[in-house]
Amino acid sequence: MMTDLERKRLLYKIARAYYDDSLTQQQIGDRFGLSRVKVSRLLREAREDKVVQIMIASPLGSNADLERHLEDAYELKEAIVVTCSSLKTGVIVNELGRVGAACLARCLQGHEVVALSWGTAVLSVVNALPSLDLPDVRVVQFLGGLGEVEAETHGAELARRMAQALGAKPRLIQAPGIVKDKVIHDALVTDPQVTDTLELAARADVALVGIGVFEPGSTLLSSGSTLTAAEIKELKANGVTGDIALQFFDADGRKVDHPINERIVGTDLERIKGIKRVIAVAGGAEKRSAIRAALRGRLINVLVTDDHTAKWLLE
Amino acid sequence: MMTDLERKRLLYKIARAYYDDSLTQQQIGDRFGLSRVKVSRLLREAREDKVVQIMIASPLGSNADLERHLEDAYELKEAIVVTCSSLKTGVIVNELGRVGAACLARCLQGHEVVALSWGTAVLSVVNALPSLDLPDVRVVQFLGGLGEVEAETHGAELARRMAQALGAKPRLIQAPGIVKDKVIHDALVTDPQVTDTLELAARADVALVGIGVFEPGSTLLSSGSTLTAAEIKELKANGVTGDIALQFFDADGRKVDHPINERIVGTDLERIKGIKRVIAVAGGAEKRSAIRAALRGRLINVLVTDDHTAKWLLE
DNA sequence: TTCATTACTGAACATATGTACACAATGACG
DNA sequence: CGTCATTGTGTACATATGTTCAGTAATGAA
Repeated sequence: MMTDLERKRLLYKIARAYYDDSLTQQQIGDRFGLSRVKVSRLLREAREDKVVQIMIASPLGSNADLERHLEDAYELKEAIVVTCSSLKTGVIVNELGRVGAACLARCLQGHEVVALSWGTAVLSVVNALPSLDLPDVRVVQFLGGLGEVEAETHGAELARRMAQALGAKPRLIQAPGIVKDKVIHDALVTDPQVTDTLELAARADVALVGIGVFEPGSTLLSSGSTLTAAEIKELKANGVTGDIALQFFDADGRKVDHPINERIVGTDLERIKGIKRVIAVAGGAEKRSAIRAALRGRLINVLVTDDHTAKWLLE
Repeated sequence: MMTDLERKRLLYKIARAYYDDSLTQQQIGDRFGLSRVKVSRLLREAREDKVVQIMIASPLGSNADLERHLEDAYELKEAIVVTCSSLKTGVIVNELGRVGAACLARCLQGHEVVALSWGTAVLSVVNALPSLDLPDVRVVQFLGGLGEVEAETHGAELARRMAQALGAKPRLIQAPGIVKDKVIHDALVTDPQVTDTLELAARADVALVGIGVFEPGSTLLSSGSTLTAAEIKELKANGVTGDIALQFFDADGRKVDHPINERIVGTDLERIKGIKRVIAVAGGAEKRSAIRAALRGRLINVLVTDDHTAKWLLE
């Protein structure tokens, strides 16, 4: 009753009217004597039959493909791949910080709780943050302070500065990140100031984290830290590939059980995983395996990294 | 605060998520940390900036361009241009009938009033009509019968056959289309059977008409008709270029006032113009000027014609 | 400094769109 | 000649979308 050509012709006309002339389906129906529902179905058919083709131009100089593949491969909400001008860790971290900051700022609307870990990657994001005025936003530490108290990579300092940049309220943890033994840990955890803050962090809307590794140059090792060489060796022997906010995980991103966990004043990995938007900023060859582990374990859902690392993560 | 490349990248991602992955704007918002409204605006921006391009493939072998230009030039709801295999009037009319029938059938839903004129073009549509079952549709004549009563181009016969094909109810006008003088006309018009039917025709949802000309071969002239050669000559002298259902119009499609109008038992041109969907089926070189006149006067809003005529109408 | 202008925002609303459903028509197959 | 699956239909509804609006920040001119 309707030849193939006639049908195609109709599909063409309707598609044209809809997409080019932006008529509503109702208007198209009135015009061609069809019910609105039929127009809807014909439009679907036109898309399916490729009478309508929608092309999306990937911006030049972006790594759109890499990003998309990463998103698909690791179920990320978003991957941002930056083409870095150098392979030096310092340069990479700096450039990642810029886009990480934009990515973080983009999703702040005014009433969020933002949790953060510590480290150079987080620092570079904080440094690149635009100054905003979000008085109802709260910036919370994921874990107690680490590193030299005066250093700018110190957790409390980072949280304070981020809050300042955002015009937001900081919520600090007045305790170290690692304590000597379980007794001290348990004592600290009875302090409502500490527990309330950790509770708030666990319920954060957005998290900004780095990914830690036990490699020679890492901040954790060089920060005159409370973690001894022996302890680190033992953690590695237990399969620890990396950490996020001192929550240690293996090559598949699974939490590694170890007594040292009982000395960490911080937010449990499972609770971090439950946060809607966990933005990890990490790049450079040293971190590859740890990043892959975090991705495999679905510990994060937004990754900001460099192009070399991205390629490696996909091979 | 957001570089141009970052913005483009965002547009790309959002466009991709929307058009390729068919996420809703809400889902995209949740994923990228944006409000739904913002996603809506970014998508618009992506279309405007040609990050998203929508291409519609015109079916091969169709005259999509011609049709579109006709629609634009004459404010048509639809133009259908058929590439005819011959220039012979008979062949053209036949092929137009096929697509005209599809076009008519397409817009019948079940409760319409369909009005029709007469002539070979209308006949060929009626012949090509699929058989349907639309008991609540009514088929009404625009004007009294014309031509030999037994001939299949006769108005009443056409209406009857169309009604039969559609499984619909015919509503015939038991009177001639042209009468001898105004007295007879006025007498007929007091007959409620006639006036009610004409009233119904004027309120039709869809109309199917041919376009008449006073050329040597035309049906009107050769039908041993009630219109004398002298009358025709006079009409032409008055600027009549063509007719639709015996409503005469000039080269601009304006009604031509002439005493002969008072002898026509039919529906006034203005009322025909008011019908939502007036489908004209007409082609061939002889009818060019008349078709153009009807188009100029916006007397019809759907035109089914051949490619040669279409080109001529656009030059 | 002040003030006007502009650009952005999300909430609330009005529209537009997709889809589940019931129902009718068709055609294949026993 | 049923009867079963298939196809196609519009209605009614749930959802998705675009847009107006009022409020607020950013910008720039006086």
